[in-house]
Amino acid sequence: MNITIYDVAREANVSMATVSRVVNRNPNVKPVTRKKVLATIERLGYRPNAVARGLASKKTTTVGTIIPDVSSIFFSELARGIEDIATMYNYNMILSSSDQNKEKELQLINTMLETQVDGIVFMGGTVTKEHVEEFATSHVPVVLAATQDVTETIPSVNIDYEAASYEATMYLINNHKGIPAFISGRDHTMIGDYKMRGYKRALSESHLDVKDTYIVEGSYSYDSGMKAIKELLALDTPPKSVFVSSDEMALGAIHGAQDKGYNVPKDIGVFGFDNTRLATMVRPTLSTVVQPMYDIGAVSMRLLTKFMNKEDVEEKKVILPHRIIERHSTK
Amino acid sequence: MNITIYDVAREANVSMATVSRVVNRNPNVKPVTRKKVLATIERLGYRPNAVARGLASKKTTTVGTIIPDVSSIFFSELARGIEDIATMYNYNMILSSSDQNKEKELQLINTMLETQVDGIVFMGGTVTKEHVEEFATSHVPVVLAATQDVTETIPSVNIDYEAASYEATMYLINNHKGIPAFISGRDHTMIGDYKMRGYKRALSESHLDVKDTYIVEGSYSYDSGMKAIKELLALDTPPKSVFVSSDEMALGAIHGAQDKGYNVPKDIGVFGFDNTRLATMVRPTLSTVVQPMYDIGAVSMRLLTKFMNKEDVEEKKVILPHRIIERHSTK
DNA sequence: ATGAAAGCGCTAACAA
DNA sequence: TTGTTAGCGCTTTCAT
Repeated sequence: MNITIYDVAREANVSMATVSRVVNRNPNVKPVTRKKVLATIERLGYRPNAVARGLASKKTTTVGTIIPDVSSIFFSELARGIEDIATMYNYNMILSSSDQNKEKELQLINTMLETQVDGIVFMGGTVTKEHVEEFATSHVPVVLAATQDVTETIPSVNIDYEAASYEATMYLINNHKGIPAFISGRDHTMIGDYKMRGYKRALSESHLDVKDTYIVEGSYSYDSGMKAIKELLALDTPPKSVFVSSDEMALGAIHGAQDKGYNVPKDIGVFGFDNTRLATMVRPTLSTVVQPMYDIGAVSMRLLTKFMNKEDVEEKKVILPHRIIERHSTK
Repeated sequence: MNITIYDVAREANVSMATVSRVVNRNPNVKPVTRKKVLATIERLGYRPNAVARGLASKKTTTVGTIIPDVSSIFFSELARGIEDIATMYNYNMILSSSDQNKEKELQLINTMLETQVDGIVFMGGTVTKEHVEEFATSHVPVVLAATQDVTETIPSVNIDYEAASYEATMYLINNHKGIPAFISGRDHTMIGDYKMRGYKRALSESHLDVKDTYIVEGSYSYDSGMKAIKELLALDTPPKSVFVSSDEMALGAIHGAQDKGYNVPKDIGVFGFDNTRLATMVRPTLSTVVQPMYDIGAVSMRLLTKFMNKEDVEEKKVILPHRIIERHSTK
């Protein structure tokens, strides 16, 4: 079979404990011995078995991350942030897509717990009591990335979605005529709610009416953005601007409007959300809310490492700064 | 601590072997006993420890996948294909980004081997002898996805890049005036070579000269596509069409041309490669080579499961079909 | 159909 | 500084 710590010990004339020490960089080894051991490790091509180590030490140095969809432009950027920090701290990462399906999410949590991951970063629509209960069946720390938790008990990293949406809508109100429309995500998630709330607050503070026909539901996809804008433009008095809750839908909205012969931003201003790479890959370039996705991932993972090390954490709910960026799809 | 198989055995008045049998769906258990065991598993909330199982059985049911960059639109689509099939066959997936950095790739392979993964799906620029040697230090099967291997020894799933490029270039030759230009990837990978070869073959078979100034190197990024097209358009006799080796660069090329006042496709036709979602998220929509990314991932993983099960595999190098799709950026 | 017992390869006291 | 020795929680013969 494979070379084990035993083989190395025998060949180097030391005990397995000593080999274990040098592999784990324990300082209590005489330099000469260390050298000898290292040499025979090299010679035999010994590779420590992480599974055995995991069983003995009760630590696997792997973290689980649950993501709605790896192939999503938005979430994969988050995943990269998580991964980079995980790598930095020498953790492996098990990655699974949930499609925001609750059953699947629960199932994945369970599987990851079986795998004895040392921690979990969770991204999803909303975390419910059931999620929390599932998490609680084990004692591994969990951090939510760009995800809200109805129980408000789990550490998380987010931006202030309500404020961001408020600012974006305000921008539209100040730079375009009339009442801005809103293309929401189809999901009835907390984040979706916050965005809606920010939109409505901006209107009401500006003494503008919330018109039901100006609020249309998309599904975060390009096509749904296109469909939504067409509905809006077919109205008797179409809006002069629209706040769209994701960049991808915003691109759909821009192209949908253009396909109908409208000029963006002259006839209709479009404001996105996220600032994914798509925002600059469209003409006109997209004004949008900057959500620091990579950072959210990175900070989440960093936070998780602290929990895994049982360090004290001052703030369990971190809110990262956001800002709006003005490009050419508005004004 | 946690509930172990011992606890269940004791509570159910059976041996741990029996518990193990019911957990593993071994048929040699009397229905009554099974029921009893299942009940106490439920009651105690027992969750099998996958690490212990892995140590005892020498199988972890996890596969490693190495990807250049999770946040890449192209590769993350592949990853989703891999993941879906992995899930279907009950494998976990460890995912790591390599940035196409050889040292990092070698390092990741090593780490994954330590983790005792049952198999590896590798995506990257080119697989060298060193990669192969590293793979060989263990006996886990490896499959390359959308990746070429200089030693031609490792199972892989690809499309015929040379033929695809040939066809795309031919299309340009037949539908646009003059000699098509070519924006390549910066990488000197085998796939890059194949694309170049296909491009050149199309020209030579059409009795057209290969002009050095018409071949410019990009880096697969949007910006590099933009930069490249500007170089091309600044030539004394700019090309009337350009074949671009990735969709993302092609978008950059389209916008770069448009920003300079050129009309796509009238003044210059643009042909992409990959058919990522971007291809329809641009105006004019992008004519491109359809590379079935999800399928490449899925087939790779399926192939890997066969190797892991030690099934016989007829064809170790699978070539998936490709096609070109005509949209509005050409003709 | 069920149980006993020997590992799997390593870590982590504890001893020396 | 080094070695001895229990486990870690499970699978897997081998008996019964």
